[in-house]
Amino acid sequence: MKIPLYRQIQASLKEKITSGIYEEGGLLPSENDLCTEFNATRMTVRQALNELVREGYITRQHGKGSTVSASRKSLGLLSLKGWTEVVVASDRHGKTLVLEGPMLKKMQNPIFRPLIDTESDEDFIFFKRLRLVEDLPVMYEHTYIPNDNLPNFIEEPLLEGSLFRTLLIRYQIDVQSMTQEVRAIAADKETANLLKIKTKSPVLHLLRKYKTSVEGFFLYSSIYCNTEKFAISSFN
Amino acid sequence: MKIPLYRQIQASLKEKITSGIYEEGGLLPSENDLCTEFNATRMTVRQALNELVREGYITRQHGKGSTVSASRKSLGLLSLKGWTEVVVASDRHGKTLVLEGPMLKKMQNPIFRPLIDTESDEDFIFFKRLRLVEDLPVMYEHTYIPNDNLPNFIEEPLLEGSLFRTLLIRYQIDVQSMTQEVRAIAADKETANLLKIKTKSPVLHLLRKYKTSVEGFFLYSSIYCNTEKFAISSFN
DNA sequence: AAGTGGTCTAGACCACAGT
DNA sequence: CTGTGGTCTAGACCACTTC
Repeated sequence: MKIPLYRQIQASLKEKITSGIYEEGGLLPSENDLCTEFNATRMTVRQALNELVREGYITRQHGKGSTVSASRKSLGLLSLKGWTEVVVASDRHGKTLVLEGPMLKKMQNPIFRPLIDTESDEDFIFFKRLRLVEDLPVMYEHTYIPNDNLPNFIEEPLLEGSLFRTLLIRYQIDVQSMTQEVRAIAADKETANLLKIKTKSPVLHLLRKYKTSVEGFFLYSSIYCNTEKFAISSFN
Repeated sequence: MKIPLYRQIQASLKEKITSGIYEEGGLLPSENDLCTEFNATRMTVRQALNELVREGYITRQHGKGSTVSASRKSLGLLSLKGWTEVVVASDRHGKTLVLEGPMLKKMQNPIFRPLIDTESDEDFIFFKRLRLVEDLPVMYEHTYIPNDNLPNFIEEPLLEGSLFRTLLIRYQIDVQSMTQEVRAIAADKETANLLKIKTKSPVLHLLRKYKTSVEGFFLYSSIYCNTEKFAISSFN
């Protein structure tokens, strides 16, 4: 039992939230109930709950209880804020078109170099995806995943079309945080075509490195965003 | 004694960090030392320390201790990542030119409307500032601050040129977090001139709402960034 | 009044860092 | 080895929300 108890509680609750056993907007069991369920004390349960607050899965209110966050966790960043209304972007909402991949590919793209420490000549699992909100293309994304410890990844389709959920359920890999560089650039021809904007229009470029629950295992994404109708918003 | 003990400990340590009593890169007293100093138990002290970690003031290592974060807290977001080297942007580094203000002004700019709930016809304290890194203009910023509870703000110069530090020291207002919307837009003439780029070049536009330790008191900024040489990077 | 989360105590054992 | 932070227990009292 090397994994701390509060981490186990945290993971268990997270799984029940993402799988829908605990519904959005609903209440979690009270701290005392969780204490008996996991045979732990309140301080331990509270540590787990506080981690879930920090990760954006739940909110808490004093005399009330722990509420499952609506629109699920935003991964610490990134949600799309709409013109007048709020549209939440996640692998579950909107549409995602896989334009290329998954396939094995070397990472020839030098823009990731500053983010990567060691790995160089390895093969990566590669995706090209286009994400739409309300049928408007808003994100064009290239994803690179180190081809380690992911047996049969390319052969099997993604669970519910979600990469993160696939990693969590099939490989017990939890994407926990990320760092990113943000720039404004002029869209090249391919990007402009896909995002249905004029070439050289300003687009947001996000260069991302995702940290996972597996030590040393990171995901990389290069994302081009059309922000004419939707802005990227972030918190904290 | 309505303020929780761990908040008092947190505030005390924060003050000693920002004022330089605990030096950057140095070690804080151990948890047990803090226990005796504040007459509290380890759980209480740890709660204060964990808050400081969350706010970016310190980092902690297992067998070692609590280290005061170098280059001070990054406010959860925003640091400028350079060409080859890392440059940290804060009110202490780089240069900041005040182009206009502080002055009283109504907020006529409608772009903030989505961020503001109630306030409408009030006067705001207004700034126009240009920030340079390595003598290159990289950020052009408009700041609006509600003119409540800030006696003599306009009359007195900023402490060490830092708005946040001034709010903290003179008014005990701590800027704790923010939300922002990020877009890529084409620079207008004024912005392009100030940032020394061509008109219609892609620039990053950040619309920010800062949350403070005072309930209901927020700061607002509209920022245009030249990301040709420096990218905005964010964490988590 | 009952149930909830917020704070706090006074211990304990462990794993990691530096000597 | 000592000292540090990481985890955990078994209680306690309080403030808030709901009924």
